[in-house]
Parts: sequence; structure tokens; C-alpha cells
Amino acid sequence: MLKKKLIDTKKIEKKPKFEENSTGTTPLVDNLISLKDIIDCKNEFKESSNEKEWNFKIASWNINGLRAWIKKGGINYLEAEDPDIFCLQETKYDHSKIHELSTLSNYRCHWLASVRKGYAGVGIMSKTEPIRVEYGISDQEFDKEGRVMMAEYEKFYLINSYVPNAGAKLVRLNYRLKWSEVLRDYLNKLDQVKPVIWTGDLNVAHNRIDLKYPNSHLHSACFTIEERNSFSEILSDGYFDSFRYLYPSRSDAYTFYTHRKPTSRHTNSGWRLDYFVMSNKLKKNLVDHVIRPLITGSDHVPIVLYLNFE
Amino acid sequence: MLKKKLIDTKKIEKKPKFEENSTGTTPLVDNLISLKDIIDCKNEFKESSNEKEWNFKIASWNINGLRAWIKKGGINYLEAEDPDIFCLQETKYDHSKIHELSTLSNYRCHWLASVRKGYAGVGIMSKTEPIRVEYGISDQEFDKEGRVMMAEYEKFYLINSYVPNAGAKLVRLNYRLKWSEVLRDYLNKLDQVKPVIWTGDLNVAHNRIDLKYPNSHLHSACFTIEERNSFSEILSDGYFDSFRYLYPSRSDAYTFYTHRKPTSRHTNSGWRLDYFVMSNKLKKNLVDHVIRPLITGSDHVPIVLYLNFE
DNA sequence: CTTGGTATG
DNA sequence: CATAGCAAG
Repeated sequence: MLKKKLIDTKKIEKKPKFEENSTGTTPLVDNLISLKDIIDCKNEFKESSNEKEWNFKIASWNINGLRAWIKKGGINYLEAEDPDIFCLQETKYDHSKIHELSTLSNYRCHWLASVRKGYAGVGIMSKTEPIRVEYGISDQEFDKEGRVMMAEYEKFYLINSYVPNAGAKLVRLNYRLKWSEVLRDYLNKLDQVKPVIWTGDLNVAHNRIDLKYPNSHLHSACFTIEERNSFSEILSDGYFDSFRYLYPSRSDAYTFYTHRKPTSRHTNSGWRLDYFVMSNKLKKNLVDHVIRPLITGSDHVPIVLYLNFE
Repeated sequence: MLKKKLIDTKKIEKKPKFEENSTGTTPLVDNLISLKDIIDCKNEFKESSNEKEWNFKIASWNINGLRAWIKKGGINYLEAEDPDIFCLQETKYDHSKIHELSTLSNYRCHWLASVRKGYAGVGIMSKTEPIRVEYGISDQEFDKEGRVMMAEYEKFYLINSYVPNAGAKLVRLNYRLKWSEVLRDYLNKLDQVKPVIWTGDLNVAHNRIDLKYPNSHLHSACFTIEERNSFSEILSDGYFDSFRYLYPSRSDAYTFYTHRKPTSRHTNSGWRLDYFVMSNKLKKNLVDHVIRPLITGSDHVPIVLYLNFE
């Protein structure tokens, strides 16, 4: 369970969120709870009491711009979380720029950028070099925006994706649905060889329980029936949503809080848009799925998958 | 003379420049000296001892973006300076936006925007409504960029201008010289009726004394011989540079410090680009010309003209 | 509201 | 380095 430190909150709330503290490190959280406290706790929402030990951890985060994320202390989170693999989406990464992640010598970094600068982009950092890295899905139409990359490991394929947003007035709904179909084929092809872990910002809240105000968003991007069905169909091919599998009735568990309503975090008006989707045959390896709603630095929050491979 | 307050400077230097102080007002200065101290002093560089009383004050400032300037507390400066007329350049003002200057009920505001959004733009705020306001100089070629406006008062015409920058590699030197010729005709036409006060960011350092490193900038925008001669010729039509008239040998008096070299203010590596040019017949009304190098909030600093009209 | 890239100074 | 506006989310 999270424990709040007893400090003068009024003073702290006036400080800039990421101001250096006395130790010279940036907490990347609301300052009321230390980063260590957050990482140490397994899951605030623990219902299932899965007592299996984990020995492999994957984290995923839509960081909403690599440069801003680093400035806000993102690396402190990464070092505290210390996952075996870290998947990033929306890096908006421009390959012409050197960045500080290369100095984290315990991670091997692989990046995929959009043709268009400052847009989309994904990355995978892992402690052990993957067997193979694949950029895009060999589709001329859908590989321009740097939205999917795959890293092969011994026991699974890891697919890191930033699914296209259907956009204001759903102008890109059709594009997004076609994109998902292509990705679906890609996943299924891989799954025939080795089980897959599909993670990232999937830009869909699957069911009513996955967003605060379902009724207001029946026709909004990320909650149209088309997007939800598309996701259901992919799952029906032999995968499962690891968070919902572990916590079937857990409401108020979100991974995204819009910046456009500044109160969205405070009122917990969020959406669950980020997932670890796994091949059914990996069920035996699943230990836990944790959401880190207290971590700041992006409009999304990190999600963490705890696995056991013996 | 400016007096420094004895406060712990180390602590203060770490603060953001425009953080609210305990009184809830924003100082808009380095925090070492209060705004009031700065305004109260007439001129740090006082050489001529002109003991005439002043009864009319005009301030001018290239504010480098109205929105940012307001956010940084520009209105605090304006209220402390309390000029009869305030001329602004580079407002980058978009008329579609309401702004807080309208709430200063003791000033009548008149604005001229560029056709192109977020570019150039000038404004005149005055305590008494001008007899007449003229926008632009009735020249099709040169009136698109919102660089000149005139306000007529009882004793003078006030011309507020933001002279075009000759640009990197002097790409716009020719445009700028033609522009100046058109303005020259405009000034002379007005001067036949009533004396003029021509102020603003004139984007020229007239002589070697008017910038820190003349030798390095013999071919830079604002110090080419063409721009300097152009300014000399306008003056020769019957005007004078009020600061240089009062302080003929004063060096190190600048009104612009580039943001590109963050040390430029600290090392006083500046340029004098902002002027009050007056018709010769107004010499008898001139009391003082003050530069406010300690005021922050823009890459330019305010200049203030003290006049006497009996 | 926030991101990054842009043009301009 | 710092401004505004842009497109996107």
C-alpha cells in the first residue's frame, strides 16, 4: 500500500512539479510520495492474490515527447522502475538529436521514428540485446509513421505499438481500423511461431469500465463501437488483456488523463488506453499487471507487467 | 543613483526571474533592486545637469511579444513607470485575442497588427485620447507588416515605429532601406505641420559608440554603413537623437541585449537600437532621456523621454 | 493543455 | 535563446 509522507502539502503544491529536491534528484511524482514508495508497492488495486514470484518485468509508457519527458525527470522513473524491457510510445524522436538515454549503459536502445518530424515514434530499451528487432510491419501504407516495432526474445515476441488516434470528428477512424487489421495479421503471423506480448498505447478503451464517462464518449475517438469491436476481434484470435484478466471488475483504473482538462488527474477522469495483450499460452507466466497513476511526466502513465519464466 | 538592497543574492538568483514575491506583485527586475528604486532614479548616466522640471513623460519598449511580456509582469513596469504615453513595438498581437491591457482604464489603447499573425505589430497607449491616430503610412508595399503608427497630440506628432530588421545575411537590407525612405518622407510631411517625436525600435546602432563590439559587426544587420547613413540622412532633415544630444560621449548605454548569448546582459554586450528622435524645434522641451537597463521582460529595455511643455 | 518543429529576430 | 503560431493529441 502507498504511504503518504507527512509533509506540508500546501507548500509543495505551489512548487513546480519537477523542481530539484534537496538530494538533487527529481521525483517525477506529486512530491507527496516518493518514487521508491510507488515502485515498491505492487498494485494499489490488488484483488487477485497471485503469490507467484516474478523474475521478469516489462514497463510501457506513452511519454508524449522524449525531450520534455527527459526534462521532467523521466530517467529517474526508469532507473527506479528498473524493468528488463522498457517500451516507449510517442517519442516524437528526431534521430538527428543525441539524447541522454544512450548514457544508460545498462539498456540497449532501438528507435523507430516517423517520416514526419516530431510525430509519433516508438522505442524499445532492453537490458539484454533482443535476438532480432523489426521496424514496422512491411506495409508501405502504414510504415511511414513509426508506430510499430518488434523485439524478439527467447520466450516471446514483444510488439510495441502506438495505434493511430481516430482523431477529432473521427477523421482518421477508417485509417485506424485498417491499420489495426494489418497489425492483427502481423501479430497472428508471429504468434504461430512464438507467443507474443503486444503492448503500447492502443488508443482504445475496450469497455465501459475502461473510462470514467462512457456515456459521454460513445462517439469519441478511442471509444467508438468500431474501435472496441476491432480490439475484441484481435483478442478473439487467441490473446487476452492481462490487466482485465487479473482484475475483471476493477473500475477507476486508467492510464491516460487528458491535459486539456487540468483537473482530470485530480478527479481521476481517465481512460485505460495502454495494455499488455498476451498470447493465451502465456497465461501461466503472468504474475501481475500494475498501473502507476501517480507517476507524472506525460498525459499517460506507465504500466508494468510482472512475469515469471522458469 | 541606484541603491542595491542588502538581501541574500544567492538565494534570489536561483529563483525564477518573475516569481511572485511576498506582496503578490511581480518585480520584473533582477530582484536585487525594486522597480520603484529604478523608476525613481532619473538616469544612472547623468552627465548634463539639466535641472528643468519635466511635466510629460513618454516611454517606449520593444516588448518582444505582448503575451509573454504580460506574463512576465510587464504591466507592473507600466504602472510603476506611469508615463503619459507608452509606445510598444513587436507586440506580435493578434486582434482576435482579448488582453489585459484593456483593463488599465487610465490608458487609451490603439493597436496595429501585421497581416501575418504573430509578427511585428505596434501599439500606443496614452492617458489622454490623441487628437488623431493614423495607422501605417499609406503605402501599399510597406503597410502590410504593422510597423508604424502615428498619434497626434496638441504639441507634436508621435510616430511609433518598428523598423524592419535587415535580417541574417542582410537578405532584407534593401527592403529596410526603401522602407526608411518612405518613413522619412512621412516624417518630413508631418514636420511641416507640427514637430514630431519619432520613437521605437529603429534597428540601427548609429555610431561605434552605440554598440559594444563595433568591429565585429561592420557587416551585421543594424550596423551596416548603409543603415547608419540612412539614419544620418533622416536626422539631417531637421531632427536629433535625444539621448546622444544629452549624453554625447556616453558609452555602454544600450537598449538591446540578444537572447542568443545568455551572458549579454551580464557583460553589457548590447546595442542601442531604440530612440527618441525629435524635431530640432523641440530641443527647448527636452528634459531628459533615460534608459532602463535593469528592467527585464524582453530582449530590449524601456527608454523614457522626459519633456516640459509649459 | 501540452508536445515538437517552424520562422523570425 | 525566445517569441508566436501551427498541427496533433
